[in-house]
Amino acid sequence: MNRPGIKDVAKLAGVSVGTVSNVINNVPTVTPERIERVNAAIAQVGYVRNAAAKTLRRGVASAVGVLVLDLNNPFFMEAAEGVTDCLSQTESFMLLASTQASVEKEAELLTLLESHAVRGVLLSPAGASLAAAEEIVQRGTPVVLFDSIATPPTMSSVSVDDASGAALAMQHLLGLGHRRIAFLNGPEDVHQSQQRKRGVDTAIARWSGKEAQLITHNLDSYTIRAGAAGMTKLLAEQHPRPTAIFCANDLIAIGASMTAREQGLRIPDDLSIVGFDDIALASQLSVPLTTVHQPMFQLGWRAANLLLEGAIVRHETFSPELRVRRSTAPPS
Amino acid sequence: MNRPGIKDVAKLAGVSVGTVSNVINNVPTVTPERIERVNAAIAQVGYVRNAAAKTLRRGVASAVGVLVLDLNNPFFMEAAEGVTDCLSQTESFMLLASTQASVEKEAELLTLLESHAVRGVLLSPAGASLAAAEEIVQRGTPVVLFDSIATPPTMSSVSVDDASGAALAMQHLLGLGHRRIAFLNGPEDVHQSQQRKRGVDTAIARWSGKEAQLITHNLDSYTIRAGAAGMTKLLAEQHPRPTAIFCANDLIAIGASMTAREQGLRIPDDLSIVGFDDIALASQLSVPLTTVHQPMFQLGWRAANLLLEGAIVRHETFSPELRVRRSTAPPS
DNA sequence: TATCAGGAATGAAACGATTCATTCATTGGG
DNA sequence: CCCAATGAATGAATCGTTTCATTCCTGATA
Repeated sequence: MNRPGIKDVAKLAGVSVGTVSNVINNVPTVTPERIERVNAAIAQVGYVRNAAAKTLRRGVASAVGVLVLDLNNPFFMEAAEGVTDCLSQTESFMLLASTQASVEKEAELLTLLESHAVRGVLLSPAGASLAAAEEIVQRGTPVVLFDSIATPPTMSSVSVDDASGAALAMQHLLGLGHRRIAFLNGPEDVHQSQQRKRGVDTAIARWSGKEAQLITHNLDSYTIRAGAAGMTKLLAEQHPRPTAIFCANDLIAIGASMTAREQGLRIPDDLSIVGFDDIALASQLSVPLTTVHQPMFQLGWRAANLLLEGAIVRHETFSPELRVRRSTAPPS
Repeated sequence: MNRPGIKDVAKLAGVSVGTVSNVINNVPTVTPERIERVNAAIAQVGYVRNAAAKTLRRGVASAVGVLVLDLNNPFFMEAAEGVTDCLSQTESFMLLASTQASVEKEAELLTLLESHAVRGVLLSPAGASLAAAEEIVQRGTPVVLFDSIATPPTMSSVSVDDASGAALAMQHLLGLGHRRIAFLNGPEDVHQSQQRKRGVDTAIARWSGKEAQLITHNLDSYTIRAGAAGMTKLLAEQHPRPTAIFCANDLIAIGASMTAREQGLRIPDDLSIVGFDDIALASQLSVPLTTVHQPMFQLGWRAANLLLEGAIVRHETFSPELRVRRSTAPPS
């Protein structure tokens, strides 16, 4: 008899195990006198409820899985805070893990979460295919997509309108007079990248009359490092170099501006830069970053809420907003 | 019969449940022919192992809990990546949650983790008291302290030498000629704050001869917001204002420099600023931040490693390094 | 051929909380 | 005074896996 269990508590309190269980679960039919007796016993033996046993019997755990691409991306962490906030009103809690943008790791973690019988999963998909997610949905674990949409819709989703956000950014640059613009996009097979590319293309297309030139690069991740590398490549390959750069997220923008500055370029004088997300630091950079704002906390909150709400498949879309700061100016 | 279990697999494969279990757990005594047969059956029925049942029987889960003060602090997220990296070599995984620097939430989460029979907990304590942690250690769940030390030592720990790091920073400022220095520290009851304060004090004391003046403010969190607020207060209350500020972490430094700039102060001309941590963004700020570097990834990695290693209580200390950048200069 | 050793396979018991059909106690009405 | 009705408490069965003592096989040896 290692750790005290419900039986030990019951014996000490002189009640049945059923009663102890009822006390633990706040079942309202228990006499106040007994509640007190049981609680005293619990405190005395140092009882801690065995979550595994509970989950086994109940069939479902009180956890919600959250799978993000990168723990170091403030976008996801802001959202995670939103999730936590929503969950804190229930007795659920968050299981947070990073897929490191790897499809295999994502599949692995999804199985792990499924095996733990989580109430559901909030997923920011690593690749184009939702096969792994579809599978666990089929088997009964609900999934809410984060910043992505399933077609056909077998799972709920929350997202911002990436395309229109990207279009906003491009319109801004085009409006300032830029005609040679680079787009440092994220990995090609990520949903967000595709949507943002769409938005960029429509913005360019709509600008019809005056010929605007677009150079698109797909980076291998949404990180500062990738942004820096992308910028290096851009400066080496493109002559004349672009006068403005739209980055698929703020971290890429930070990396890009870092490299640009190292190469002696001045922002925004020599080069305008626009980001995406509006992470807290965007306004603190050497030059406060013009960027497309996403309501990250809310996004996470609603995603969790949709999961808790249950069965209905629903899609919630938030509208992004352009935050013009100092990293953009007309071309010199 | 809802979800297929081990029995269903056994029936289909024509073997016993014990054999299926052995296959799942890679017990080497199983015939290759049977392994294949079982795996085929597993794939066919879409079997997913029930982690709750496993944990119930085994008595311990294959998860490691990680409790940090703030998900939005890159310091912890870098460390979390280190933890994940270390854990990925075993079949363990990380359960990451934020205490939001609240002692109550910390206690709550510790109990939650204990109830889930985690292999152990990596804890960055929210307050001065380790009572809650001690309790679960007593009951058999190992805890490794993250950036903090228990006295008497009932749990292992990893940390950097906060005091000497802080001393490094102060020496730097004093060496530059600053004589009126403010210290924007974190919450008073957090271990790191206390240690960094110690370092600051010894540095000042050692500077004996010339009278150096120190103004210390304890903020209520290690965040950008708190840093900004602290700076506002500092500028309002202190006349003449300090010529240099040492911040207990980079986020505070970012917040402080943000406010300073809003008030028309130039960094480092009017005000020198030093941070602590050296998060990735420190070098990307409007003025690259002079800061005390901590090996965050390694810190997390070693913490996880100590936990996996088991019983021995051990303390590992890393040495911080000063990274001089552009946010510091002699007073004008 | 009979026996034995050793490895491989078996399946019942156990893990600890929850559930729910049953039992027990109490109260009020006829 | 008995019965019914209501509410509280009980405890055996259950969830799905792992464990391990036992059984089964196979091939080698005497």
